[in-house]
Amino acid sequence: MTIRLTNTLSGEKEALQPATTDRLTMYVCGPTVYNFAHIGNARPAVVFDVLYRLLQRRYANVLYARNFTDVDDKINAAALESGQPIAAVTERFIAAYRADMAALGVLTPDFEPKVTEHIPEIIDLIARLVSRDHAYVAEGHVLFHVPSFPTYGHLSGRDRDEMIDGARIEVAPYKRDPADFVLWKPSGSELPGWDSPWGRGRPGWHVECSAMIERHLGTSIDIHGGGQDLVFPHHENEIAQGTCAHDGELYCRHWVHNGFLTVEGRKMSKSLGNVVLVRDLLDQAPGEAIRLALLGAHYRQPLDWSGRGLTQAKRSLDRIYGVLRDLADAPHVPAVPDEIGAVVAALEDDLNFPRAIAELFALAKRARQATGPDARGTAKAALLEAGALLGLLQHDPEHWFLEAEDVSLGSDRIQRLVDERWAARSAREFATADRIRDELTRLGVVVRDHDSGSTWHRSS
RNA sequence: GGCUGGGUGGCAGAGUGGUUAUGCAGCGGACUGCAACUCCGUGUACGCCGGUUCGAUUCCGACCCCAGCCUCCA
Repeated sequence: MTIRLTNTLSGEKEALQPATTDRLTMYVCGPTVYNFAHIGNARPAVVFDVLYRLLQRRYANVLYARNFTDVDDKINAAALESGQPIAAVTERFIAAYRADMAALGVLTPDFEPKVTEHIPEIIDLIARLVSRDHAYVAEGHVLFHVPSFPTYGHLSGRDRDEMIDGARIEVAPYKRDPADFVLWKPSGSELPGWDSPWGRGRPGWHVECSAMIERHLGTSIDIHGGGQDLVFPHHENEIAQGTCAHDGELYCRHWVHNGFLTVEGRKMSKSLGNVVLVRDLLDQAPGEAIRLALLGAHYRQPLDWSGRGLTQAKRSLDRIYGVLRDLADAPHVPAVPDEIGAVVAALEDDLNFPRAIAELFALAKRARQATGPDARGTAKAALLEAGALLGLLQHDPEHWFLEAEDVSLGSDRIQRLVDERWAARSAREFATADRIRDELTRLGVVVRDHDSGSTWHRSS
């Protein structure tokens, strides 16, 4: 009944309690748009998409914002390398990100703010921090003074005294404290920059999120999400600057972080050359199979991405879509809430994806065994409703089996072979029928006979 | 070195102080012209060592491994 989520602040599962009963605000850190989305970018998008769907079931008014970071030195470098204007680079990758996420069944958030469209808000936030002595100006930079916020380190469980300051990076000489971080930094004429009270420059890497949250969701939000790697320093810094800019008001009630993703057991990185792009994956498997594979592990657990896992996910979906295809003629009835209770309960218990999916399979099994129009209709409705909660099973079953189609072999030709085989089989010319089936098997097509004809689908 | 989170059956992956996770794969059977699909059946799995307990995979402690963060990576 109550949604429980692990709050990184306490390390424990806590009942979700929004500040106001009918309204819920959620912010998730989005991508820096200097490249195509990789599978690691897709994980939080999918994780928080399921949370978004669950929240929408329960709260009348859910406000979900996910940003695009379109000011960044990596973007500048990418633009320089490609010889394109910066805006062209960011627009291109924003469009690609949206397309990729849509293919994974990720709903569009209510807000998708961009840093470049919130410069005045950012400057305003920084100015407040300076005026309250939480930030200072030094050599054209504006820095947040970490010692001015005593609870710094709570989220990540770090003790300032135990951290070896500057152990791996040289501390800039103008910093009053080694932990101080940049809110604003100067831009030369060749870099993107905006006029500010501190000269022409651009925002630092943490302040944008706080400014965009304030603008779209308010000074205190219910849920803030992102990848585990953002806990420190990004979210720690957000809490510091956000809390100080709002006179100590609670910045965020629940911090939710998804676990990291490895590829074939190793960290995904450019240097290892194992970065898996979503767009490349979409050439190999339907987006829905990728989504199911991402939901295969609990969101807080590390997830190892492998071709094997993807194949398994696709086969699982083959099964369930097969059930739905068999239920194509079942009557349309509204879903009974109780029928999907187990799926909802699993998700409400700290987004237990594996358990929710196990319950989805249980629904599929029941649907498969249902007899009679009423039972079949109800079972089908439950399966679809539960699927919708997870962002799965929303395609037409026939479409699912055609989606993985190989362009080199059109479905027309396959259908012709299947028809020929059925004709031969009906005439009891089994040798011919088997020869055609062998041919189809070789082409990666599985035929299934029914009383009135054959259906087929691509094998994995 | 500090902080996180892990090590579960062939693989993936939940969960629990004593009773079936689930999926994929495998095996046996039913069905089928033969298959596929489906159905039925089928697996004494919980890193290592101690401790608590009537009983531990589940709690406590040590140990060994693995991954991540402490570097503008989701």
